[in-house]
Amino acid sequence: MRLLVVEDEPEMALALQSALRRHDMIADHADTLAAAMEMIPLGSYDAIILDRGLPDGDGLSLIPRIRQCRASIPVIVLTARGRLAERISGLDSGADDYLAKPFAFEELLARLRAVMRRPDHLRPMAVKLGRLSLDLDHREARVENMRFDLPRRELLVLEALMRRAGRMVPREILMEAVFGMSDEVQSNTLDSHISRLRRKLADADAGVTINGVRGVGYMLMEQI
Amino acid sequence: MRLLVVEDEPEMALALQSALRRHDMIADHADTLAAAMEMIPLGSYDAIILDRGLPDGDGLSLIPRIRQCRASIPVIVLTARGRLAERISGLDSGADDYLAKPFAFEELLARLRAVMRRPDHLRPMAVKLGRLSLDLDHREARVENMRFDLPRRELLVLEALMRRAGRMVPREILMEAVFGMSDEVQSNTLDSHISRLRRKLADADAGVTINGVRGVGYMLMEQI
DNA sequence: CGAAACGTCATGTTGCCGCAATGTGTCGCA
DNA sequence: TGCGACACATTGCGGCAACATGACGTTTCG
Repeated sequence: MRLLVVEDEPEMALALQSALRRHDMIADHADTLAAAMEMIPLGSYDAIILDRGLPDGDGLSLIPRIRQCRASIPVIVLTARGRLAERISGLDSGADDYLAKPFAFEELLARLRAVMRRPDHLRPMAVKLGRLSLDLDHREARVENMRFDLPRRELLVLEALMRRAGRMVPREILMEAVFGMSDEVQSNTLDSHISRLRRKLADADAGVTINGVRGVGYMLMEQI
Repeated sequence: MRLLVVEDEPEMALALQSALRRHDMIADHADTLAAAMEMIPLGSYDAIILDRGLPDGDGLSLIPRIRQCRASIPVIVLTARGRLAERISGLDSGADDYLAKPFAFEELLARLRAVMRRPDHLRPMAVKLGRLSLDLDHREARVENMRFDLPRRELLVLEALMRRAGRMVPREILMEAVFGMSDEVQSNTLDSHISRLRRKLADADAGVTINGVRGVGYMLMEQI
């Protein structure tokens, strides 16, 4: 799961990033509208968390521009301006949800989950392949009914692969899903994770295999 | 715009219906879970407004059943049970939004608009010819529903040919599509790829042929 | 402070890709 | 019609880049 947090207050941004990260999501950060507009076409985000009061304008003005380049990214507006009229104008600007500060982080999470379940994203809540199942809401993998715990990065790899189970996932896409664009990784780190994940899947007898296609990427398949 | 209001209190239901009608929407009404379940498959609703405390159970239990028959109807839960934990569990049950009573009708409208604003998800561009199809987004070919893996260069050849299926593709164009204009290839490398590709297409019984025309180029045709 | 996780390096392995050698059909020309 | 030139077809092979995997040092987190 890959998010963009558009927020100018460093503390708030950092708090959000680390909290989201603790829930196994990758959150990039932009502190101005301009920065956000550059990052959105590049990273393929699953959702955007948007503040209103930004140094170079109202966050709401970003929404139409987002819709222009990628129509279906969910946007959650997260702001101190929580009066009724502001909520309404926010939603009418194209936001998918509107949450007023102060807020409970748990509610933000729930609204994120809700917003990403939307049909635009045709995202099933749980995927199953072979003996392996992955609950995308609770970020928890299972083999049959046994818990199958994974470190953060490996879980991100598995998630990206399972979301397109049975289809090729280009290496580039995987890289973006596992590492944000902030961290640039130059070496074969992804290969390491794939390797480790392969071993664990085999040890747990998960009934799935990761096939690599040279020059393209990886694919998760049911074992034969 | 066609809505279903699931709500047991007659006054509230009536108020909603008339208010929605004043905004040019059609709102049907169900006062029990059972009634709602009958109506949903029949009327093709654009959204559902759902109360929780219903005579025959919690409205939330309706959501999974809705998702079963028509996955993509937006559901807004509208209820007096507005505590944080309840909001979270509501959203996690699959609701698209959660609004606590008392509420401003204007906000319900805004949230309805937000939830129904759904840009038609444009399918990844795909080309099909014979039994062969090619997903240009994911750079992935299929014969019927079997994956049809190809090395990078061969896939590039196939892509260039399928984009112009049924038409002649001059050799020069192919060269440029397969090797950039940067790389100069001096020998009959393209012919190699064409040859290998032909064999694979035949082996997979893809229902297409590559015809070569002397002095011009190649053309991809449906097999006779 | 210890353990798990992560990124990097080094080494072994695979298989694509470009090349060239050879085969096959087509066309021009006498 | 016969012959040779040419364009394309096919196949084997070697170089090399991409991938696989295990080891190691650093970082992160409880």
